[in-house]
Amino acid sequence: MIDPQLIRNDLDSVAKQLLKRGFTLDTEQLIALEAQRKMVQVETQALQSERNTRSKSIGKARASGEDIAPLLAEVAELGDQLKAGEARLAEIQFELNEILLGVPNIPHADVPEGKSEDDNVEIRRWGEPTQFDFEPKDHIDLGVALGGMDFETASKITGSRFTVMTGSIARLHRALIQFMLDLHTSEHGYTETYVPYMVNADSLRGTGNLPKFSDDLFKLNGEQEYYLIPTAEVPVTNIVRDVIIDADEMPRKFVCHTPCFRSEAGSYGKDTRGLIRQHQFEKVELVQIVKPQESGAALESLTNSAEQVLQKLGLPYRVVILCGGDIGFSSTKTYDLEVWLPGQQQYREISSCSNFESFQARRMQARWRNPETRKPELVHTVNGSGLAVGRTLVALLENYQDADGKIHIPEALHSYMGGITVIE
RNA sequence: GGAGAGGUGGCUGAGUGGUCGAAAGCGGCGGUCUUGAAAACCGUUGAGGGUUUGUAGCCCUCCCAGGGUUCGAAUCCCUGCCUCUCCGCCA
Repeated sequence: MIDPQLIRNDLDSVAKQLLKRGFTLDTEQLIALEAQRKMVQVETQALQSERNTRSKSIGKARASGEDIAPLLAEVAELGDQLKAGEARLAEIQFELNEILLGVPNIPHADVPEGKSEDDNVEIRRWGEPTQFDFEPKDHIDLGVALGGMDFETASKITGSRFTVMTGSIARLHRALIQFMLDLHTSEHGYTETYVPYMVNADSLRGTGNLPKFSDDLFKLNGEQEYYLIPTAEVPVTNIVRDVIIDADEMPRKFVCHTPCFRSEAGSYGKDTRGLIRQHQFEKVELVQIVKPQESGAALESLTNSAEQVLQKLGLPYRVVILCGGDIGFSSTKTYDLEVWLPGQQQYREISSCSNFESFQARRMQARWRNPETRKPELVHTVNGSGLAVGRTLVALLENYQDADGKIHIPEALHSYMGGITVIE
């Protein structure tokens, strides 16, 4: 949620900045509602004050043995007025809140103009697209031929957009998870974290997935209103919901591997084959909770940590900054890492690293105590994938294949593969 | 699943209808003392919001959450959630 003070004091500027991402803010509606809010709130609080004063004097009168009947008569109507005012105020505030919860974050000045992913801007490249002296296969052909990837069985067990993996491919998939966790904990200073894979609606509101994006989520049908997590970002970031963090405990850096569940509603026909877009996939997520002035640097550092995974695996990639039209709802600024996929002859997203500034923190009431002001202030949150495991597996298979369809495991993973260096 | 106990400020914990936003202790901050530190002593110390040019003043709300009773609720009633103990079951 953006700062309601900005809405009140700087509405036109906010509206203008939101246009960059193609979002039109209904300023007239907000101005009208805000005027009502002010009027009703001032009235209601005056009534509350009146009631408090009178109740106190009734208490005093009774204590000194006076007759309180006339005093009670005086306040007879106050209660009804007050209730009406409180109810009206609650309505207005609810309405305002619903609107504000639906307003996306203000894009950072660095974010380029643009309407779609075609307008994203490449920042840098690492490595060159892998060259082959044969026609490279895609991961589906490779995985199926090696007998380690089975989409048909998965669709029997569950349905489309699931996978069964077996043998060395399954092991490689697990090895990637271990490798990423070890790298981020031992070299990048992140704390390994284990969290629930089901979350409540408050947590999803905190990160910005609700109320707007319920279509993307799997909701459980049990007695509790629980959802399967779409990313570890949700449970991990909510660790600090309703918490005031000591300054000397900042920054907090979490790395967390979880499965992720996404309904992928609205993506019919997109990436229907293979591992690229599944209802269930594994991801290693990096989350940082930082002081406001440090979030810009934290995004760079976190992005770099994610890049390290690709570099150590020898996978060519590029970094793009998302344009206004493509950036996520809660983010002020996002870098995507795109890995080269020989099977598709293109770069595909494998990590998305974002700075949310105080947007999630405000929804979550996640704060730190600023030693300078001695007051609790909102933290900034930064996160990114480090990396999406399924897509990393795809990239490995496709980039490390040979003419015989064997997969040569990069050295960084050897210690995790129990002596296997080639999958055949 | 059955039985019981309980949820109060950063923490421990008192408060069972009326100047209670809340005793006390710990912790934090400031000070005295000290070469410095510790100890001791003194002072101070919750959050959110409204109004406002205002970190000034004034006001409102908040004692798990949501309802209710009352002139008045941390305190009484109802519902939900969570925690703990015992029993049962169980990876």
